[in-house]
Amino acid sequence: MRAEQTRRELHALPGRRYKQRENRQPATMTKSYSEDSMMPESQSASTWTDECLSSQDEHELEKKGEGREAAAKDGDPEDVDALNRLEEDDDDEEEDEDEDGDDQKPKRRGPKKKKMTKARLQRFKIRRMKANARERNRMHGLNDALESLRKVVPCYSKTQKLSKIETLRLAKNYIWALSEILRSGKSPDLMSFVQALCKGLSQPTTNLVAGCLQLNPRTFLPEQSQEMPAHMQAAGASFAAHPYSYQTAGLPSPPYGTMDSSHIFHVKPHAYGSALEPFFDSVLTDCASPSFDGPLSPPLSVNGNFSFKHEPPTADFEKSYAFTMHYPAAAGLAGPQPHAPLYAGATQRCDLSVENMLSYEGHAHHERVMSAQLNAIFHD
DNA sequence: TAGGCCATCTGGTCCT
DNA sequence: AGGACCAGATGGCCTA
Repeated sequence: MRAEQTRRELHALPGRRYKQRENRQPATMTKSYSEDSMMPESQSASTWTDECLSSQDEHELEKKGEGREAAAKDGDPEDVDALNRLEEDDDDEEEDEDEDGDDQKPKRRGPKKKKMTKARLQRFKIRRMKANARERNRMHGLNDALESLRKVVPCYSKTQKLSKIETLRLAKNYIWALSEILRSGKSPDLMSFVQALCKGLSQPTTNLVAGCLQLNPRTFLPEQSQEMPAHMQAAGASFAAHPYSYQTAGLPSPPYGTMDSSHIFHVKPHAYGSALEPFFDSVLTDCASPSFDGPLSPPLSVNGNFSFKHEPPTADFEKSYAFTMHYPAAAGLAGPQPHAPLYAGATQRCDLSVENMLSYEGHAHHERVMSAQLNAIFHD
């Protein structure tokens, strides 16, 4: 696991990323071009690619590409200009070659197919490299956004990063769980909340969620469920049959987890006693046509004032803040209108206060302590 | 060694 | 024309 962490960390370093590329044969080198307008008629795809990407060209283009990439990265306009000039030079060369060719070859009827001159080839490859660089940047931006998402969902860990797909699933569950809290106005119990978070997650991620909440992952084992109180077993059954599960949703289940109660439930009767009521159980069973993969409400933008059932209703702000919505700044955008049912059910516990709303950036450090606050709530 | 995850390249499509 | 977005393909790295 440590090795995996190290690998991920190294992957995140740009230097490593490009170093790695140097040692790797690009996938495109082995790819054959099918019917490509840029491909010369007289050449087969394989020979064309071989010729196009001779070692010399590769070397030249690699230098250009690195320069452009660095320019794009550093924002150095001079480097970009230099490459643009290089492309202009290619244009000049192309025109010269075209003129030469007209003198020697008879003109052909029909749509004029552009010859794949060396200059055109160069331009094509440069265009491709620019597109590749843009695509890389785009994907890096996407990854950055995903990293931001990792930080605002529960269980953020630098040492054990959630995979992309698990991050999205956990985020979806988290949004849904918070939305349900607002919609119902009920305070959830720990187990139901964790269950909601873990829906459809892989076993390792489920364990991670449990670990972040300082819950013993062993309590997720099947035999543990038999020791549940009766009402919890019933709740587990309802969760197992929950329509949001990947089984019933027609989505691939393993290895992304199953929804049977065996690995969802764990109970700490000493902590919650018989007063523990599965919060989301009622929510889930009450939903007439729940569609977990359907459109969900966006993250609500309120400073929520939630408390769990084992807490006194007048929980102080420090504790309740653990379940503060993450994007208060968006409250004004969303507005209460589209979420009227949610707000209507949550008026008793949610305190909508624009003054207390923080910017997203200002919220960042709160996200990081959220897990700790969750722990404080659950393990008082 | 198979499978998961990831980064990257690529060509197609749509939009400005 | 060029950029953004997307999905498929490929190969590397890692773990069970």
